Amino acid sequence: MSRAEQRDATRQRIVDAAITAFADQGFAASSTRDIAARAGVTQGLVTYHFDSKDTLWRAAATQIFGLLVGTLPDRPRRASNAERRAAAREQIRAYVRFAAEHPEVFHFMVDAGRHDDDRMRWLVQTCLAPRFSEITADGGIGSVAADRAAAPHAYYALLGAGSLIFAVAPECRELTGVDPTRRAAIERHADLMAQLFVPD
Amino acid sequence: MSRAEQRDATRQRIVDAAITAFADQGFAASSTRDIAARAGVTQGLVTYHFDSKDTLWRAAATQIFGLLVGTLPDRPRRASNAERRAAAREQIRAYVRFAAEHPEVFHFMVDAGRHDDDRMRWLVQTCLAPRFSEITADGGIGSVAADRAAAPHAYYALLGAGSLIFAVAPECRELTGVDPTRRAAIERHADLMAQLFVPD
DNA sequence: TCGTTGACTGTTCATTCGACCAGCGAAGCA
DNA sequence: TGCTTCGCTGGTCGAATGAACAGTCAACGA
Repeated sequence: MSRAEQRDATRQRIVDAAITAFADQGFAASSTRDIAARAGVTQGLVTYHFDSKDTLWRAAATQIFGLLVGTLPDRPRRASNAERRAAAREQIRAYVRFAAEHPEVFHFMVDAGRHDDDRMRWLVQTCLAPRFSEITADGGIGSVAADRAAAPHAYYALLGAGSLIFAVAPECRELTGVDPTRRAAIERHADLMAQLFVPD
Repeated sequence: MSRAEQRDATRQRIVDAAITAFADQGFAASSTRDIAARAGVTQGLVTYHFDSKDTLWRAAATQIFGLLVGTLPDRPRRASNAERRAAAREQIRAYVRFAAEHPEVFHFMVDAGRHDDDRMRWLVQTCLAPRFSEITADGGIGSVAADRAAAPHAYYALLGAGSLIFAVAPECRELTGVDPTRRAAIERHADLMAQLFVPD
């Protein structure tokens, strides 16, 4: 393996470990030593590749939010009302499956979104704003929001309803006996979400 | 003030500060020194009244989840279908208002619920299990869950959809321009939630 | 082939963490 | 009034933190 390939592979291992750690314990409670151990490297190497813990967090956020792009199916450009409703349902199902496979996204959002600081503003401008305008456009969940002013409420209702059960999977298992990581449970949640947000 | 009163008042100030701190930064990232500073006492006093950080967290969780009790209106015992639907709507509205006023509950749940450890199990058995069986009973959001097996999914959809926007209020302001702490926004979210979970 | 670059290691630094403890002084009791 | 209790302070402990550093050695370019 060339030096450049080795460098990229190592950086990738660190970012992957960082995503898991930050999602698991939040930014402040994650240590660069723990991340290094998960990636199988030394702690000094983490600050070598990513100057600071903050820079590493941005790299991790960029990667995990980037996964969302391309996962959601395109909404039809010109279609009948019925077709648009069917497409909206399929978008919602796709999002639920994504949230089940990557609960990290939800944890990054909640961890950063509750503080009015630089990391929150960076996340909004870099990762969230481009998605938000598309999700709330007509044909997405625009069918849920009765008027334009309700779009932010529909957006957070959709994200929260679709993600929480997977974000607190251990609690869900203990409280309800349902393991939300099982495929049957994921599909059941997708069914409920589609029916909730795009009723017959 | 008597010695007992002074003791209780001090303990209460510490618990209040702990709720804010734990909700703000999670358990691991909160320090007993920061909590002590918020409460206006010394750090040593925190471990004096509450033997450990873990004990303090349990006291804080007991208080904040206890607030939820008595906040939700009772569901009618014997009522017509229309009355039960109206009651379910009012329960949902009440929960949204509570989530807006106390986003700490959501943060406690997400912070503890993602790890399979003692704190999660304690939270489930002490604070969540009693509520869960009542919320998912007929007349609550039972109208949402088509069958018994869908109840856990409806439960987490309701909590997530009703809480997230308030839990990430700074992000919501930055992303959408909507301030979810304003009364008008709270009522708008309550409207959407009632319509979503108990449609016409 | 030889000098240079750069990925990586191991150590060190000041700071902060939860927990512990000796001592103080006013409230409460006899 | 004198003694005891106990809420509370201030300091200290080892452990863990993010960052910085000099040193090492193989990959690379001239």
